[in-house]
Amino acid sequence: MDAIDLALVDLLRGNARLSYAELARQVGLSAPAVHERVGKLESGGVIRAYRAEVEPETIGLGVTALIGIVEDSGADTDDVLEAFRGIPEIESCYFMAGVESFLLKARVGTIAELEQLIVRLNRTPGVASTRTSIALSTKWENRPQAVAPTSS
Amino acid sequence: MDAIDLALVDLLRGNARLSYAELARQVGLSAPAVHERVGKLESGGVIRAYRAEVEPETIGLGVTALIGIVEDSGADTDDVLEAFRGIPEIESCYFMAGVESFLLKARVGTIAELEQLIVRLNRTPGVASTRTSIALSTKWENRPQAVAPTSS
DNA sequence: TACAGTCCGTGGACGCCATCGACCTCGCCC
DNA sequence: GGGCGAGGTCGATGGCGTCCACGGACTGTA
Repeated sequence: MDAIDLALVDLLRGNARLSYAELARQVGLSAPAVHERVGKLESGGVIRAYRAEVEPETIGLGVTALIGIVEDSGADTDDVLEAFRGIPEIESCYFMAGVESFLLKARVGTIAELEQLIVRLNRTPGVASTRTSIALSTKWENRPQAVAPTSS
Repeated sequence: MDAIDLALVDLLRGNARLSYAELARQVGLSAPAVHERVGKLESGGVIRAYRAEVEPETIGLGVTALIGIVEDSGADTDDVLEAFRGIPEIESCYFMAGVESFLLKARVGTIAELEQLIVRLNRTPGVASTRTSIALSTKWENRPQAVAPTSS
């Protein structure tokens, strides 16, 4: 994990569809060398996936909510987690310090669907209560912060 | 925006580095047709970007925090937003309903850096108070939910 | 019905890219 | 000094991206 690896990671966080040839030009190596480095970053768990980032409204997911979860005393956290994992609307799941054990980011199409989701969460065994905040708008999301020492 | 477009979006959310030829095979069109469709999805604002998803710990960003922001009465929300935009540690920024106008997701390397960030936020003009919760672990993040009617 | 225009696709062509293997160079250890 | 491994370059080849010309389906008009 040297400076070139960091530069590759930055480049791919900015545009995951860059060709190996283009990456090679940017970092000053040959394409096969870049190919090998990126392969190692993938298999070494540094790069988890390549994803297209989509404007949620355009695919019918216009409602974003952040939901705090308080667990029952004596709830099995792993079971709760597994239940959450089975709910596709939950895009992100953080295990938190504080009264609320989890913070979920969920995305649905309508307020009615959000209501159904909240009901479902409250019925989940191990969940004592939920606290939902609606995002009126997303200013930005998952902006990558540069990590390489500024690629010249 | 028909079923084929949705299938393409789903495929690219799952793996942004799929070749046009592979996409074409999956949706049953020719590569040039897919190329054109994806181009329109990009220029039409449906696909915003292609990003490599990185394990944050591996690039020295092991601390994740969610920070609620209460604005001063009379604060200029746009100015506050602009100030936030200039802070690279803030990866996501939601404008919320409720007492806290903003919810920020920030990522830093150490608790000391988080402290500095919180101080900086509290000093930002227009910010009345902040409330920080630390994520002990990220169970998952930005999991794409399928939107196409299950690609066969 | 006939016709023209538009949209959206296909197939072919061509140059670039991904990827493999052979080889080279450097640093390290015995 | 000599062997070895990591990590690079170079060259070849097959597949891919991308441009272009062409063709069928649908629509509105006479």
